[in-house]
Amino acid sequence: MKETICNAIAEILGKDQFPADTVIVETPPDPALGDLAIPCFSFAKVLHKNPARIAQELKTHLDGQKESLGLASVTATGGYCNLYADRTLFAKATLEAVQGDDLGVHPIFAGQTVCMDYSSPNIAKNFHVGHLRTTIIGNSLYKIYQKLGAQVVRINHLGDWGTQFGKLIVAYKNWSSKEAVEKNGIQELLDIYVKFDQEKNAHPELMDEARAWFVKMEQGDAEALSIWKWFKEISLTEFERVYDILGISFDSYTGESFYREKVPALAALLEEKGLLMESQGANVIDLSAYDMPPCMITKKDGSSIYHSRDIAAVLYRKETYHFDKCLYVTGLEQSLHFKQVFKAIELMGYDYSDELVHVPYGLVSLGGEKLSTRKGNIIYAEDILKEAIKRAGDLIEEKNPALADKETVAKQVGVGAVIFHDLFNQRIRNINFSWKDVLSFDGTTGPYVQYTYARAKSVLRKYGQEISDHAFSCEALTDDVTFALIKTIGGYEDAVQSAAENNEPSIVAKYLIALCTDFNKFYQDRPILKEADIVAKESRLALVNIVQKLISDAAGLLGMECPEEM
RNA sequence: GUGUCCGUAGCUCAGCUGGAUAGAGCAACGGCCUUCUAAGCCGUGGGUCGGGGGUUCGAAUCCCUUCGGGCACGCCA
Repeated sequence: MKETICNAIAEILGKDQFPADTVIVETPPDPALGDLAIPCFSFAKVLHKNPARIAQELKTHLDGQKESLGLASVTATGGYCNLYADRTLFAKATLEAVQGDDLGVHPIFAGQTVCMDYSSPNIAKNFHVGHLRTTIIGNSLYKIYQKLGAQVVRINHLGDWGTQFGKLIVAYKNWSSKEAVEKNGIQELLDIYVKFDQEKNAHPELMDEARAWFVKMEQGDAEALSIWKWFKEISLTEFERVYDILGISFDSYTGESFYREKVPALAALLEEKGLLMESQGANVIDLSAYDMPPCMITKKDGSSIYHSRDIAAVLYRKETYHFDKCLYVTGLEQSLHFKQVFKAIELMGYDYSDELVHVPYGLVSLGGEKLSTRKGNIIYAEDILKEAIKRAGDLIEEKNPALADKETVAKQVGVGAVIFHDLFNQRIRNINFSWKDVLSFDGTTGPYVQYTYARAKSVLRKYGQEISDHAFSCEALTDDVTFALIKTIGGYEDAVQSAAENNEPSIVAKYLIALCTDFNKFYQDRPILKEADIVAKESRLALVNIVQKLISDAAGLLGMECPEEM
């Protein structure tokens, strides 16, 4: 519709001077001012005419072709030409567009492969609130790209390699035992890791020992590797519990350890390309020409480092998956790291460096302080999820104690609250963790969305008959409240595409809230089952049916499930 | 110090490819359940859009500058 309007305006003003794509069409701040508006100030400047007069002239011309443009009326107010859609035609077009299985979202990424690197927790550490962000954001982006037709490879790039395992081995040998680890699991690993950090200040030689153990790991030492493997298994069991609650899975758990043996070949390749240089005993790629610190490939003891393992991972993924895009959902604090890695790929002469995208998110803090295992201000993901589920359960007992299968619903609502809370704001924002916010189920929250869905479902259930999407009469859907809902329905595809373009799930979350708010107003304002007029009743039911599908679909893109009743 | 991200209502944030009176939610206060789920809806109060310049018919939005805060700056990841 916008497009035809732009063309019409260009035609009126003279399309040589004002091609259609230079015509700005916007949405007025107040629906009373129309459905679309054309600001005439830029035309005025070029034509040296009063913008109000141009608006008036446009009105006169557009009045003559209202029918063909699908407009009900046109007004000129100040420098704006305001257009009012023919609501019946608009409703028909909008609702028809969302009839299909894809709900009007076209698969614009069909045929493309997207690799996504997210979650990627470090082995031997608890899965805490910070990991929740990359996991939830990454999962949502996976759903969004998939919705748009892309084939997505979900990669959990486990932090299962590096000097920290040398530290763990030293700590284990000094202060722990097989029995203690078997008894206390990951908590024991965490405790001895913390102890190592404390002890190393007084005993710097511990760090040398740790590095030495890591070198042994890199060289394939059997004892070192068997301890490492054991610790890794303990950690994975813990992570799986969280993924289970969230309903998240991956296509690959190929972590850092997988790439260690590819680093020597990488170093050789870089050497061959003349990119490698020796610096203070280590091998690096000099990036000073790009105002960046050097990118380290091998440390002075010859072992690999995260830069080189990440570069090796890029090469491997390109070769294995032939991705069109590869996303890295990690903290903002790793910006420089990825800039270096991507630059290294570019310098190696690979033309796909621009397909690599860092998708950063802000830091989670607690009481204004950085999360720190040592300081004890750490919150585990599992505790958050369990607490939210418990709270959802309590609310069900209070509000709907007769509900069937309360455990399932409590889980869906509790987890939904946590997921939505994480996705509603732009991912770049820092979060100061607050139990009050996470456990809030009122207002712009996951449970609000789920509640709206349950209301819609309830209406349809009580109606009890099949609803045909084509049974509605759009004349019955033109009042202000209903029409506002229909306009929002028409924005779904834009929201999904924009979310993908910006790698920003919050755009879908914001859309979902707008949709639910409009629906709740409609629900409040318009009788549905109680409507006496059979045409109006069936039309509204058809609309409820569409909204219900949209809510469920959009919530699914965030990784949330919607219960039928709550 | 250099780089980078962020400063909008008491709190958490939308709005940022420039446009009409700056919007939500939470918190506060006041309405609406014999009628489709009140986890909802309606209303009231609440703002130097960090400050200062500039560009423009028009700036929360673009540019410059300044202040405040977060984070990162080779052998951890």
